[in-house]
Amino acid sequence: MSTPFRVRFCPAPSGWLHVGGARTALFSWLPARREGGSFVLRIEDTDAERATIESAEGMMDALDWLGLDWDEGPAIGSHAEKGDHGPYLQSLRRPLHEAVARRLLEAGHAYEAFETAEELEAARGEGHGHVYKTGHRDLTEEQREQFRAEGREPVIRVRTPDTGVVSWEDAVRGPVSFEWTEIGDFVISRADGSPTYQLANVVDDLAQGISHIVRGEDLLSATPRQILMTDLLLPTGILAAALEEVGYAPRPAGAPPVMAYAHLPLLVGEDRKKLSKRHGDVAIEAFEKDGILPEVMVNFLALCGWSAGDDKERYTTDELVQAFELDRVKVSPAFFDTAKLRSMNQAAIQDLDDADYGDRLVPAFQRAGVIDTPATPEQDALVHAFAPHLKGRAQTLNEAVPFVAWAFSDTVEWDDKAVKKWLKPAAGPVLDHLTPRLEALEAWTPEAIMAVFEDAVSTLEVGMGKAMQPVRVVVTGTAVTPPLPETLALLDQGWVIDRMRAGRSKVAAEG
RNA sequence: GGUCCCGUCGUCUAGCGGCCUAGGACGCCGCCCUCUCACGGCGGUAGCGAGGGUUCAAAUCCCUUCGGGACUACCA
Repeated sequence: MSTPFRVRFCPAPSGWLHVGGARTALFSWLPARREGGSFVLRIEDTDAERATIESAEGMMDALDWLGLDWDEGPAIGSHAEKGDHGPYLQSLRRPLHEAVARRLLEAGHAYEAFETAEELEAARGEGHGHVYKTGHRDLTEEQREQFRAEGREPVIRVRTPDTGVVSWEDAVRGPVSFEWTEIGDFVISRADGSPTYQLANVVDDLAQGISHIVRGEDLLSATPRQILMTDLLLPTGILAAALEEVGYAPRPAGAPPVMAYAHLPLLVGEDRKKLSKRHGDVAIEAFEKDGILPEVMVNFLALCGWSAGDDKERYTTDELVQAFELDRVKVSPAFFDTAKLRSMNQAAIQDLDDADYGDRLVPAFQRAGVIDTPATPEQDALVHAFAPHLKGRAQTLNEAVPFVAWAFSDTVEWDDKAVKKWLKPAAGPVLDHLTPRLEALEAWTPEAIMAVFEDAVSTLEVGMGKAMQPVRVVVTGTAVTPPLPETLALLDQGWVIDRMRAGRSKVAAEG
């Protein structure tokens, strides 16, 4: 039988889903979809200090926006629970974690350690090998009683091998190995009894039958401990027994005994340091608010550390599912280049069909407060009418708004520089010539409007710029809009003429 | 300090001993187009961190060195 391909994304819910996390999620989701496997979403909220349900919901919304759907995951907010290997909220899995820790202790693979944080700190000393190996490993029952009598609460540590190496074949980095002498006995259960990442994460991955672990390089050195835990939990039957004890579903049938690891290169800021909140807008939500297309975000994220080996850069999500290979992921860290993201976004916008682009533009106009929410039928129609003329002019959805925002307002907002530059005295005669002729037009079409301008250009012997710019400024208040005849033709003729008359007074007086 | 990892144009990358006087994309610069802003077209700018080897031949292999990063928690 074939082993089920199961990957997971397990964010700690504090703050927003940022680009690094989204990239990790994507690099897990892509192989899962390609292999017809399962993508499991597990929220690791064991850090009571920082985890919030709002953050978890925000992350799920961000995943939704990106189109990274999960097959199993918790019920949070509007998201329903899915899957048979829950709970998917790690804090709810504590009974399992405690059962495993207890059994590890009983089997002698783990032990209680009573040092205080201060003692540990002191023992670590300055820069020397502070690998915790011996410590309270072999305390006698009397010694433990003694510590308890002092009021100390123990943590539970796992006994690590004293010699030898641990190695694995990393899907992106190739062979990786560590000396056990470098890895200390680690804490799996805190003094207050709560499980640490070292316990909860492995136990849950194993219990849920995760076959491939994709995560950031910052977790590379956590891998030896997880491999050890796997050896302690699976062959010994400890996990199976604990699962049964707490009444959780057993591991999925056919779940592989060993997992494949893939450690992704870090995403860094311009300072070459691990990307974090202080690097500015790295929250996925911020890109959505800025008007980046979700499929472009996915495309760009995929290129952060991966390439197919050819010059292709623009992919649809389906193409990525087909082309993506973990073993072609780069090993060196990548800088998250927003300029390139924006450029790709512009290119993608140009490829959108007009109706689709119009649909996507509406929320951007609403975010800018230019139109109502919900939009009136007139507003919606006008945004859609402008859409084809806005393509190629803006890198994001939001940036398209200012080009035509004036059309949705009853009052003109004058751009002082435009007025100063284009409504000089010479503009007066031009406007006086054009206004009645445009008003007299029976066919309010781009061609007819253009004909009026062409006629004015030859009659008044001015350049096209001198003819069009004054009209543009007087009607829109700005010097920059999509092509004028096309734009005017989309508006009500009377409305345009009214603005031309009203704006005539903005023209500077002679001298 | 220790352990581990990384190092091709400013940025993201192709490259896995000859196809490379290093290709693409973004950025930047110039020209063309042009009613504004853009789009588009054309051209240009710029890189194998350094030093030693190995080889007929090295961006590609080896060593050293320099630089950067991650980890080194009762965070994840």
